[in-house]
This record gives sequence, C-alpha cells and structure tokens, in this order.
Amino acid sequence: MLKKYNFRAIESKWQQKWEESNIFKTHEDNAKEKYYVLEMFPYPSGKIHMGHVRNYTIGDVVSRFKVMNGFNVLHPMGWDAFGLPAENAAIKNNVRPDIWTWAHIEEMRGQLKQLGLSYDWDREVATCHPGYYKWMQWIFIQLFNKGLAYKKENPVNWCPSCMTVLANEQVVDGKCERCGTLVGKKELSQWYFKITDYAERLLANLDGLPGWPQKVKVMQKNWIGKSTGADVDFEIEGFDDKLKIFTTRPDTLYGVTYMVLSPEHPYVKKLVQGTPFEKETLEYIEKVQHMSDIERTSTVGEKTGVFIGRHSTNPLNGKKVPIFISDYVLMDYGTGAIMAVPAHDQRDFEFAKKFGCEITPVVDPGNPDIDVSDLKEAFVAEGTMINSGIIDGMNSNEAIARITDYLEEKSLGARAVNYRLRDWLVSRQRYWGTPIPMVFCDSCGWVPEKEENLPVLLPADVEFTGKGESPLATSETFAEAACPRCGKKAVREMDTMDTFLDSSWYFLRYCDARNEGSIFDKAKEKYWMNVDQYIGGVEHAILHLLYARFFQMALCDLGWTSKEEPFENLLTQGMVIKDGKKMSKSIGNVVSPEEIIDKYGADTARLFILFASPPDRELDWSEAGVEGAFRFLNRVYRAVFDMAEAAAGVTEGYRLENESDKSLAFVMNASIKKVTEDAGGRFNFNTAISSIMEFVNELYRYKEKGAVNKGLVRDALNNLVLLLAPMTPHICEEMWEHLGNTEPIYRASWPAYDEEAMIRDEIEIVIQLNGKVKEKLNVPANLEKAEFEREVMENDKVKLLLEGKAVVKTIAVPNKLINIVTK
RNA sequence: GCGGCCGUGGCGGAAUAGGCAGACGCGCACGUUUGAGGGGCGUGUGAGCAAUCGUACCGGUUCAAGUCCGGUCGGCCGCACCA
Repeated sequence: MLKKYNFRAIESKWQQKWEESNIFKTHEDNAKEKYYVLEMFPYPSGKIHMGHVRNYTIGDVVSRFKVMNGFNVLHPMGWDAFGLPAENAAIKNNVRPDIWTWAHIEEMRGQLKQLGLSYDWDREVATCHPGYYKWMQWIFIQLFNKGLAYKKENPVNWCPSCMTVLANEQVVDGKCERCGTLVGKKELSQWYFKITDYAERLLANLDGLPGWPQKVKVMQKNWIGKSTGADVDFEIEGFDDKLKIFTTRPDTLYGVTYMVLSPEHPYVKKLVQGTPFEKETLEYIEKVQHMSDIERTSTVGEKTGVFIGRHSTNPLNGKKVPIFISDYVLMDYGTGAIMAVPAHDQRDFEFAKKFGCEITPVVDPGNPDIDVSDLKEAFVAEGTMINSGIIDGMNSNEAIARITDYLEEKSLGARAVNYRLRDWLVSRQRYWGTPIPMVFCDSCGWVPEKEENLPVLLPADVEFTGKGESPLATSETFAEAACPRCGKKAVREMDTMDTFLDSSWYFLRYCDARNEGSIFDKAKEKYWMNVDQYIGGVEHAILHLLYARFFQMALCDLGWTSKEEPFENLLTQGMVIKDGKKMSKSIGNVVSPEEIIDKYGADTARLFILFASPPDRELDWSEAGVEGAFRFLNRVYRAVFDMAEAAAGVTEGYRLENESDKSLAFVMNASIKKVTEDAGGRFNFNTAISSIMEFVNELYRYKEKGAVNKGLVRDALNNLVLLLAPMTPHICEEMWEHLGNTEPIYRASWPAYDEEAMIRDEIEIVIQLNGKVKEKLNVPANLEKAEFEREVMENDKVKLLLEGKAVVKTIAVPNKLINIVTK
C-alpha cells in the first residue's frame, strides 16, 4: 500500500483480481439463506448515465452487505436489448441492429465493471439473444394456449413517425412516449394479452405487498381503476334490442334526463338509418374518428355531440328521454353507453347546459346554500333522495344497494364491476424485437409454432427503409412456413413483440440463465425467487411492474413459478438532478460518470451518491460534494496507513485502559450498530456514512492524544474498513490487505458490535421546566425511574432552578430528560 | 378536477417509537503546519447585544410537537371526459 491514495492503481488492481478469481459467481446452496437483489436492467444505449450509477451502486451495496452477513446472494445483470434505437440506427447509418446492439452492450458492460459492481456475469442475459427470446416465444405460446393471447381488429394508437402501434400506456398526452409525435388512430389487426382477466388479482394482491412504496401501490391501483356499480337495461323506442349502460350511481336513476352513446357504439348507425338525423350523425362520427386522442381530450369541458332522433325509456318511472351521441362517452369502457344524470354528474351537467337538456335533482344536499332547483354545478356528494319513487327519503349511499337489489329482482339490471385497465396490445410493426411465433393457416387459422422449432429466428435478409410495413416482410424467406397443425403451406406473423414483454420475466431467467431445454429449472426458481429487493426508477411504477406481476401470475397459474408475486421489496430510487433540474443535454447540465470516475475514481463516485441523499429521494449533484467524498476517503486511507504499523502483528485482545480508549470503543461500536441498522434495514446509506465519519473523527482525536492501545487500534481499523467495504469496495480491499488480512474483504464477516462497550457510567440528561430546556446534568446511567428522579431533584442546580416555584408534577424519562411542571 | 408526496440554517441533509432541532458533509471564518501555493490538522459557524426566538403559515391535542389532529399557502409527482 502506497502512502498516497492512488485510486486508479487500486481500482484496476482489484477489478482485475475479482475478475480473475470469478469471485462474484453464485450457485444454489441450501445450507445458506438466499438473498436475491435485483436492479432494473438497462437498455444498451452505449453509455451509462448517473441514474444507472445511482441505481447500481445502491444495489451493489445491498448485495455486498448481504454477502458479508452470510447470505447466499444472487446479484445478476443483463440487457433490455431489443427496441427502436437500434433499428433507427440501422435506417440512418446502415448498421445492422444486432451489431449495433452487441457493440453497445460490450461498451456498457465495461463501464459497469469500472464501477466495481459485484455481478455474477455468468448469468448475464440479453433479450435479443436467441437463447433468451426462444423462451419469450415459448411464454407467448403458453399464454396463447391458455386463451390469454388473441388477435383483434381494432382502431389502434399509431405513431406516424415510429411507424408503429403503441399501447395506451405508451401514449403520453396524446403523443408518442418515445419520439413525441402526435399519435393517430389506425384500423389494424393486432395481438393482445388478456391482462384484464387478472385485473382483480393484480389489484387485490397489492395489499399483500408491504415492502412496496405506498406511492407505487396507489399508482397501480388507480391504473387498474376498479369501479363497482350496476348494468341497467333501457328500452329504445321502436328498436328491439335493449340499451345496456353501466353506472356507479344507480341511486340517481330517477334523475336520468337523457342518454348518451359513444359515437363508435354499434347501435348508432342502425338507429339513424333512413331517418332525417342520419346525415348529421354520420358527419359527427366521421369527425370524431379523424380526431387524434389529443384533440379529443383537449376539448375537456366543452362538450360536443348530436341528438340522433331517438328516445329511450327509464325502466323505473317510464319517462321518455332523448338519446345523444358524444365523444365524451368512450366505447372501450363499460358498455360504451351511459345514462345521463346532469344534476349529479359534472360532465352530464356541462353537456345538459350546452344542449338544453332537463336537469332533475334527485339527491338533496341538505345544505341551505345549495338550491337544487337551480344548480350551478353538479352535486356529486351523498345526500337524501328526492323525486325518486321507492327510495325517497333514503340516504343516497344506502339507496345504491336498494335500487340495485330492485333492478336484479325485476331483471332490469345487475351488479357490475368495470376496470379502467385495458387489454395489453403487444404486437409491433418492427424488426428489432422478438418475432411472434404464430403461423396463419387458411384452414386452421392462427396456430402456434411447434416448440421444437423455437426459436423463430429474426431473419438477416431484411431492408430498413423506415417506411410502412414491418421490415420482416422484406425478407424473402421469413414468411414461408408449414402449418404446425395440418402441414399445409402457411404464413408467419410478421410483427414482433413489444419490448415490455422481454422485461416482464428476465428476473426469472436469471435463476437459470443458461438452461437450453427449459425456461428455467423449477428447483432453481424455487430456491432463488422471490426477488428480495428490487431497485429501479419510479418511472417503471406502472407499466413494467404491472406487466411483470401479470407474467409472474400467469406463469404461476401454469405451474411454472412458485409464487404469485415476484418482488418482495421494492425501492424506487430518486432522480439525479443538477442545479434543481433534471440532467439533460438541452439544458447542458449532464455530468458524465466516465469523467467523474476518471477524476476521482469509482469509490468516490459511489460514496458521494450514497451520502448526498437517501436513496428514494432526489439527489442534487454537486462537484463540491464529490470533492468532500474524495477528501474523506483520503482521510480514511491516511488514518489506516499511519496507524496500521502500530497495530501490526497484535493478535491478543485488549482492555480499555483510559477515557480515550473508552471513548474510541464507544464510538466504534455505536458506528457498527448504526451502519448495520441503516445499511441493512432502511437503506439510509447517508446516515450510515455520517456515523462512519464520526468514527473516523474520533480515531483522529485518539491518535492526536498519542494513545496507543494496539489491540484496540487494530480492531478499530479493521472495523472501519469493514463498515465501508460495501460502499467503497476497492479502497477497502486495499486497506484490508494492508492490515494483514489474506482473504478478500468481499468474503469477510460483517463486524458485530459490543453492547458492553456502549454502556456509559454517566449520561448527560436534560432538565426541562414546563417543557423548555433549562439545564443539563450528568447523572449515573441506567437508574430506575424513582432513583433517577430523586438524583435529579436533589441536585443543587435543580434546586436553584426551582427556588420559589411550586412543583405541580414531574415527568421523568430515565437516561433522557426530566420535565418539571411548575405553577 | 382526483390521488399521492413534501415544505427544517447560506447549501445537501439529520432527528428511526412525541422527549436536547440543525447530526454528518459542503461552504465560510480563524488558528496551526508549510519558503509560498496546494494539501493536512484543529476551532468556530440558525437568528439576536441580551432575555429569548426559531422546523412555510394559523389554530388544536399534550408535561412535552419538525413529528399527532384540523385548516391555509407553496412546491413536486402520477392519473385525467373511466360513467
């Protein structure tokens, strides 16, 4: 060990040693308790950014900490390698997507290794590798066979720039999530997964995930969007079929003054055919169809629609009400039709005001400030039923059940539940993704490819024009197939899978990443799963985590996974920002990890990231803070270098000889305790580090006093290095070696703390007078409450404080404070 | 609009179960070491001359409130015509 901290030499030395000894390799070991720590795998863009550094540093500390605590840790890494950028590069620069991607993976793997991350690289997966996507295709087929994958003609979200279909989730503010282009609609035949079949379980299981942030659970809950209510059948005058609507407010049924169908509702065209209303209705439908979602939603508050010349009958009171169509009623939610109660629904209220519909109040707010006969806005809260026949006078919440019972009795309706969650559109008109392993046969329809023929490989003979159809269609050979069922000539599916599918099960594949005969060995899955700690950005709170939960659940139903939910604990790390803003090229405030590592080393970068902020909060990048972290590592290094000699060769134990010894032993043990709790439990590495800093400060004080209890110094130095090891592994390996240890610190045991050393003879306590701090006092530690109180009350300082005052009562908290209430 | 999170020194942040507000670090100031610079080591650092006052603001509960309750203001995030 050199006198000066040479991070470059140290970091490359130890990275090389780790690599040579393959120290991070893991295998199943039933004798040990397992721990699976997983960080969200990156898209191989080619360069890591600070978000990656933070994510993977946190995961690495957890992993190393668990290893030192005796766990058999699985800590893998891989690549979410399919996706658009590779294909765009192919179009723009004429590079093959596979070559582009593999080169980027190579580059990024090197950068991750420079950070000293403890991954078992033998388990590395890349979703674009045939050995991986073979099993992706296998899963697709399992889901298809179970009836969870189906093809449907539908108007879909279409990004004219990416030339592909997008899932609802990938349309943000009516724009393409990736390129920001306005998304339009297109009629296409697409593959869907029936995630709606799992809506209830995906929702119900959230309660069983105490290790997830409340925020994420709420976001998922809202996304699934469960609504309970009733379906009600309305008759349409002069039309045979009944009109079914869904409502969450059956109590307001007497207040219905008109009906609204979605413009896409299948009844609409039949209802206006040959009537004077046909022309205007069709024109409206036409107009709505050509609107993108952004245009449709930007008109919030200003309702549009047309009366279609028909009337419907209220099943409860026989009242005839007009039927409209309007784009505020969505075809893909509920039944695509609603009963309108303008008095008690704000959207209906706005529509009624604009179109001059009747507004009949049926719920009395019981508030003199609200005039129900002249509402200024819809009254949506609970109240007392009025104008409502059999439920008059009843509380509106109670009336919901009463009316629903009545509807069911009379066969006019039934209880119903609806979810906002839609089925998942999984096909993409793209090349760089997993080919959908389906074959279309004129006689047999859609048939899955035979398992022994998997993987269906991506063809190499394709053209990237960036226009129109899927590039797979330009391959001469790809489309040709024999029907897996009847053997006749058939055609392959040309679309590929949404890349969200690839990332919905990678955590399972890590359990047995090189298995060629099966998706994974069930015993291995059983040993490693669940993921004990999942760490990643909150931007994946909804989509990725919901899809992954769905996959896990479906595979569980198929008998493949041992548990329904994959992630036991979830940590959503905060963003790395600079000067209060998100790092971005356009603002020009991006800090590159490469530069920081080059200037200060990986250990400093890791330490600063861990120290600057707790992991789930935003982290404001500060160059001065990085320098502080670097300075601290130098200080530690110096302390170890300067004091190691004094402690060298000492094997026997030691006794605490004086106050300096006691003080150092106290701080050392308190620090071990603090770091153990903070790093192991709540992942607050910032406070763990601050306590190590206090430990180091105490060590310098000890040195300054010239104290040399060799055994104590030896323990202090070793413990200091052990405590820091998960966070700054390179420098710690170096110091550990210098202290005469022969085994790598990676495999060393986490230090235990000695409660005895933390017992103090005297403790400083606080004297409060009426809750205000007045005096501090040293008293013997660990007194019984009565004794403690007597000790304090008999003290001269306290007596002086209380002179001339009448004590009403005293509250004594031993070892902490005493509060004296006086008059 | 609905839902969630959060407001603490000049700055990042601490206070984990209601019990000394401001740990630790940054910055700043001073001392010391050094030929100088840098670096190291050390001391001080919420406001106020003080009594005291201080955790966005107003009120409440309590012996005791940054922490619990009600309200106001401000910020961030998610969803958003979901019947």
